[in-house]
Amino acid sequence: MPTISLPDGKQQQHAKAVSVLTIAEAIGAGLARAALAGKVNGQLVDLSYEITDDAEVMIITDRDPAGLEIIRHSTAHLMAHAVKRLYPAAQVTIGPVIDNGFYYDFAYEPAFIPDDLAKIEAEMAKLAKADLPVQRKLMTRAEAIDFFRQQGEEYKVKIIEDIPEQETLSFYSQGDFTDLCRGPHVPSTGKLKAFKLMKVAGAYWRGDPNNEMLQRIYGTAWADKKSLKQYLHRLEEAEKRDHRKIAKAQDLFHFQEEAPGMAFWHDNGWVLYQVIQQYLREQLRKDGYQEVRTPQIADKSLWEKSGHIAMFSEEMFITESENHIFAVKPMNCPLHIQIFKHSLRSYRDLPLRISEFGSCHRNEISGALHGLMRVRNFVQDDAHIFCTEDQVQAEAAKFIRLLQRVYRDFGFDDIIVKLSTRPDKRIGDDALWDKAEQALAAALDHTQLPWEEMPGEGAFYGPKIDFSLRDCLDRVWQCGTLQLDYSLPERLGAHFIAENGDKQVPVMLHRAIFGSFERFIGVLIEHYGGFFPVWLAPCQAVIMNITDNQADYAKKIAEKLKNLGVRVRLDLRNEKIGYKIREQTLKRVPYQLIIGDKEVAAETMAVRTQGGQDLGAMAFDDFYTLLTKAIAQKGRQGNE
RNA sequence: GCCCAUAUAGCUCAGUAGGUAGAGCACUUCCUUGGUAAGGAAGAGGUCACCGGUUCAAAUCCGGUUAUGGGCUCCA
Repeated sequence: MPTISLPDGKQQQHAKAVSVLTIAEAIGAGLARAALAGKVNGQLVDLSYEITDDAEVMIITDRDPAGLEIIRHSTAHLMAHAVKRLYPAAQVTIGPVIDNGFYYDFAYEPAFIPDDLAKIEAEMAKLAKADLPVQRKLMTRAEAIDFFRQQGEEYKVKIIEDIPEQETLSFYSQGDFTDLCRGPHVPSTGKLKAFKLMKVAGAYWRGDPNNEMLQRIYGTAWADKKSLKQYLHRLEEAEKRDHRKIAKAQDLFHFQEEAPGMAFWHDNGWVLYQVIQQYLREQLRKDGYQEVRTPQIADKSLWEKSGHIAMFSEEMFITESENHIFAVKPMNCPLHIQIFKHSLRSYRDLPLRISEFGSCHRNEISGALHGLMRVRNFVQDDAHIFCTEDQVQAEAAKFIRLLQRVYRDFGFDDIIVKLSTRPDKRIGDDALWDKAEQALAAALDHTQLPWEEMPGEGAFYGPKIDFSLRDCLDRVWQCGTLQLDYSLPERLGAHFIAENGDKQVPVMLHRAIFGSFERFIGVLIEHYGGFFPVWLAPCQAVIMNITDNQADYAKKIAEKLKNLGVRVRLDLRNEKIGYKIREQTLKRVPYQLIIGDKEVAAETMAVRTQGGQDLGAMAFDDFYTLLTKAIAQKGRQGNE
């Protein structure tokens, strides 16, 4: 006679004639209608789970994150069921839950086409409407292998064979479809009410490119239709912010066939780029960095010494001239070491911080290219700090402070920090690794930033910290990095004279804040959705006249602003003011200065903000003060 | 690199039984000089991504190449 403790604190004595009691029975029909699954003593189970002893029982509904996950998982099964009915030749493989939905991989020739998705979705709706009960059962390994082999499901057989012997194998059946699954699942398909198939894509069996390519169908699933609709709306909003779309609308840059993965920066985009670069240049100078410029290509032998040819020869662009083989630089580190080595260095020179806006080329595989986010030519905001082991912690802390300041200026307050520690394959003894990891951890602890450790994820030459940004759509972008390197300076023969007169090898810190300008600008465009804060806006103010009568006055104002360093444009076209306002608003110009006869007479200008606010007539100096204040604010308060 | 899809005017897109191309916006000219998100008219603009094949005839069908998009894999 089990005692059931329900979440409301009530205890129920169940005297049941039979020896077992399912959750559904325990909680009663009323609660069971809302329940998707249960939790018995903290463990997620199906509603059909049999309680045999005293237990803490909770029900999981669709309001519970765990409930949503169950819905998604069950929807994946529903899709597999529908696919098997429509395409019996397709073999099922795996179908996990992912953010916002699920996918399921099928082995199927020919491939699914986008039109198939609608058919499958319709079939899923039919199966959901039929409200088929979902039943769990156990099979022995031999039974299971036999069962799936009979159905021609070779992939399931392989999966079962890889499950450790001691684990029990559970199966879920709905109608004529049975799948291997740990569960739990919804009690019946009728619980699945809001789903949509999103796209079909290829994916390797077990994620290994040497294996065959399977057909993956992605879907999204939610507790109710409203949530589904909201999610689809969010996707639309994200699509509007796509940096490639905004780049076209605002004439920032373009790509073309002759230079895949390499941006052609247009005037507007290049202004944005230069503003950001100039800003960072000042920040670095203030923080004690020197700026250098190193060659675009260097003899292959240098890259052999550094080890890059051995690791990345496939991804390097090679060029040849007069019997020399050159590699276009994929990174700047070996070249910065040449600058370090060019003078005899003393411990007094350390820490030596060498920075470069280094243009690098990497021949990324074609399928990896993605707008500005993944390119073949990019400029790193790269710097290398040469220092002693004792200086590592202070330098790391100094860098993290700088990085926080910079991110804040761009409106990013949520920074995700991960410390990657020693991997299995590594160089250097453990004492060195202890010291290095502790130095980075200590530096992190000095900031207010929360951080997470990623054991085993470090580079073979040292531990590293990765910094990611969360943008206004909650997407995470890895940008900054700080890597400790005990290997390269030695490989390339860098040394300094220590206090005691000994030659010593410096430690090198590789570090970047943006990562690459291209990627960072891509993130910025999407973060701001094209509504740049005034300090970044390619055009900060546009002056427009109402009739030709005010053209000369407008030109005078423009000249005055230009001389003060304001990025200003004139729109003197013979168009109605409403038309010009619409056009400049769509171009996201922060300030529109409208000049009519009244303004000429009073020596003012009517100021309208990008957001449509009419600030009324202002004297030149008042507008200039307003503008300077807005520029000084940078991205800290956004501009939306 | 792999799977699927896509490629038509500067941009967004029509062109669905093969018969040498259309719209809106933008652009040019003219009319209009209008006060806070689109005034009107006319004009110009395309080797339909590229190469090859089938056909009397290809934007359209077939093959290949390149690029782009969505994934997979990769990212010093």
